[in-house]
Amino acid sequence: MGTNNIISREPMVIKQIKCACEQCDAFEHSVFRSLTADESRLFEDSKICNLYKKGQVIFHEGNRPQGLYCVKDGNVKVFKTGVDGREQIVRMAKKGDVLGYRTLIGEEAYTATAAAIVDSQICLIEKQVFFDILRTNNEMLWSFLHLLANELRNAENFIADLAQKTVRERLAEVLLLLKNKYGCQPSDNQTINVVLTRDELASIVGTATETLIRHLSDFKDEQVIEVKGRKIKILNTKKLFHIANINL
DNA sequence: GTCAGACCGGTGTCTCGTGT
DNA sequence: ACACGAGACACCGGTCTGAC
Repeated sequence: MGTNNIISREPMVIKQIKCACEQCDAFEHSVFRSLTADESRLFEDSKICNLYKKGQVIFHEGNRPQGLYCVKDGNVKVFKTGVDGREQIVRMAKKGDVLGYRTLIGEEAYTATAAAIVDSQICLIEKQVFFDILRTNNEMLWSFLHLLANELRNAENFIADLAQKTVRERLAEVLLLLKNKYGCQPSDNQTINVVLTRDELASIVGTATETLIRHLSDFKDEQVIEVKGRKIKILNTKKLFHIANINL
């Protein structure tokens, strides 16, 4: 079902809003936290903050990058489309995360497509301003190097997992990763704080939707998780680590 | 309010690979 | 050759959403 998601082909932007980096909730935890007041001003003058509806595409695979995207609010999936039309989610981005910096630095076209999975606010920072600041701000440069290293490590792990782990093991690992990245709802400290369709979850795990549903049912039967609609509550984290073959 | 179409989650059945 | 498990294809029924 990965092929029939509501993905608008054109990156039609609904609304532009005005926002200041220093007043942004995501600023303190982002790679831009080392920006000086002058640099922040440069950023603000050059950037555009857009509102994207759920399903709307932020950038398309194959297009040339116009600048750097920063998630001010919301959640974004980055995916590649295979020859059979099926999508494979290669990365998830949340508030404070940046998108498209690798292609920008590498001076290449986007190697994947990014789309909002919930209504999201995304800032676009002008390419030249980003490069200018990267050349003068060593701390920010290091933050981006650190980010690149992390992404490379995650990609290596993902390739190894795809080759060596079963769907059951990968699903357990993905649930733990989602819990780690998005946290849990404060009400019970168990329900993962991100809502994904079965399609999207299957696309992260790298399997078909029905296989994913079967394994989710197995986890429910084993009382490892509880499922309410699209919300997943982790009941037994230790067992999930065991299933995922991750040593604590 | 009704209806059609799209979307979504779930199930039955089949294929394929692997171990014995 | 056979059994078994993993995973995919095809299909069904429920829900949502937008047009009228």
